[in-house]
Amino acid sequence: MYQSPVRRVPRAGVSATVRHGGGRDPWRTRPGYACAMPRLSEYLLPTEREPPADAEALSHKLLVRAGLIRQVGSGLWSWMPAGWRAHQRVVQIIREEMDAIGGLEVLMPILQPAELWKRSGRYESFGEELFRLRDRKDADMVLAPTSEEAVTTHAAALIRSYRDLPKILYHFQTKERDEPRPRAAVLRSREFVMKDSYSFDRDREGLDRTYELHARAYDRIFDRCGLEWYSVEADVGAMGGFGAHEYMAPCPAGENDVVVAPGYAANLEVASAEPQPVELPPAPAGPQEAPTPGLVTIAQVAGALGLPEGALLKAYPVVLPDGSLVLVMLRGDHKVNEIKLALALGGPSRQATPEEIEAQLGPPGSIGPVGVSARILLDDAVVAGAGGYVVGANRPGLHLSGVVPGRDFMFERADVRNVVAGDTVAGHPVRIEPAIEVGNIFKLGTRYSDVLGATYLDHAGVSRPIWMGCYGIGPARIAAAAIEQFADDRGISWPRAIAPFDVHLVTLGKDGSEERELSDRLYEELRSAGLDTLYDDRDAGPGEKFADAELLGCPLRVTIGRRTLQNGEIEVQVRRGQEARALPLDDAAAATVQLWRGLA
RNA sequence: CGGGGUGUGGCGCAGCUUGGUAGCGCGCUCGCUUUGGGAGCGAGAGGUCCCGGGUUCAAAUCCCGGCACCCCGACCA
Repeated sequence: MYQSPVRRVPRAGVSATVRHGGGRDPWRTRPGYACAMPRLSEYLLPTEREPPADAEALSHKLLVRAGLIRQVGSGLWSWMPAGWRAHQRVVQIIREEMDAIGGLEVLMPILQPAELWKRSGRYESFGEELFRLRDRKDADMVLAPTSEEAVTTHAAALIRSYRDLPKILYHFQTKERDEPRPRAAVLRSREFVMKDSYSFDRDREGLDRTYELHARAYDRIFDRCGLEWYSVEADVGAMGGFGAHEYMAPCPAGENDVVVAPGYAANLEVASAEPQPVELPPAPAGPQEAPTPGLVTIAQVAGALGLPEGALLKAYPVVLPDGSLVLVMLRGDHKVNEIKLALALGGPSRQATPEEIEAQLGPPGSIGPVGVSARILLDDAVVAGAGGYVVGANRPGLHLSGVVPGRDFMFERADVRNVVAGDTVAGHPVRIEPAIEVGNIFKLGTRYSDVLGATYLDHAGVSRPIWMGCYGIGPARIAAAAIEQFADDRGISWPRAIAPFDVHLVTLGKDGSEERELSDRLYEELRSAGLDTLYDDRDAGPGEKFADAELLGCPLRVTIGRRTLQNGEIEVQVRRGQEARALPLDDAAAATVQLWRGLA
């Protein structure tokens, strides 16, 4: 008699465990899997015909419709059984590759004393995103959004000698971040599982090597997960650091803009490219006044003067912390990149208020660089000497034409603009596409070891700070990205490696029929052959079963019905592309395995 | 934080303008039929209409105050 998964649950102290397991824990035969023999009639796969009304992103709609996740609150999601299987398959791939580079898996707590975070300075700097709470003794606590503080504290206590280095520690742990705006289900949630690893090295060179080890492990992880991905240069962020890469999975729901050209990929935040040329009118001997009554936008002025927007210079006044004003000038068709600007200015700045602009320059809408005393930062895309630009005259309703940088105003140079599509890198035009950040690697240096006292003694007995790196991956984002990248109008199409099941076996026979009997037997054979199989043995119509199978998106669908059985065959459909083929009933399991092995 | 929107059965929605027995489709339960693309017939179950207060003989509906959730933007180690 068939034993349901529920009845097979081994419980501590229950003799049935021994009877069924024969002294061997049946749950260990398939690591990471909680249910070894799912029959859909006894499973929990809450599929929906329609997506939630408020879902926008494709992965959000499909994750819910396919019965993989359910919402608990804003940015808070539960994984349903099949969804968790896919998630755990990603986790297992990551685990194997981390172990392969010598990573040591640990587990650190989510709940942490605020004291640690006060020592690192992040109790303040992390801001509103850090969940804070108090314990019963009224001590300040935090829910950890990441684990640098905890792991560095351990390193400080446990690593004493250069002989203890290098080390890589990692864990899969729930992260808590009070996101200002959770989005698109698991793409940006307030609580999520992350693999974060931390490396400890003797010096900068050691960190470089460990960083490279991670980079190669990450390459393998995303390849094995079947994603379309690339790594990009990234902003090192406010916390400083010595280098960073982000791993991006391009897809429409992505929140990042990536600049891509042959041999080049970078986050728009840091990308640089050759600007597209703009034809400038010849410059007269000096600036000429151009009346522009009522015209305040670039588009209005360019339109009225019959010039391309790139022949105008846009003025972007900012104020530094010391209160001084800097006038950033860039082409009218370009936009300021705040991150590059901060880099050029050596720190943060803010946009000048209309009052500040009015007081120091002129009426907002027609401000410019000619005759002003403020420091001027000129974007690299602006050329000097090829012709005259149009700029604001710092007087209402008036612009100046024929303005030549260097002749009519002095400036400092910097690259402070956003790349736009069509700019070139090494002669190739770039495109800009949205992508999900599925992982990142970051050279921390000694930022945390310094403040948390993580040092070691070198050969000479000299105390030195440990060099650290940190490396993150979000398994849920990988799953969501895979859905985004490969779904079609019928539903999900999982990459083979991370599908919740290898095979979705659909029987069309009623209980007691010959088809059903053969299906039961094939189910056992598929499982014996090593394929994780979901068996749709429900008492439902064929249309419903096919629709659910295509929605769930397992790589192979095996159908047993009277039609093909008459010819001694079963039908196997490859989910991606929906190509169907007939396999002889004899040895069908082996043939299915063969087919499965050839899939992406 | 700024802007926009939505809360009515498990899901999708109508009803609200003009107050008067809470409805529709899907799903669910039972029976019969059906079984290669979300099947048919019949009989049922299931709702503090987000919460609190107010107006009124009477509030899903009108008024006041909250809360929750979504989308766009800002933000995002």
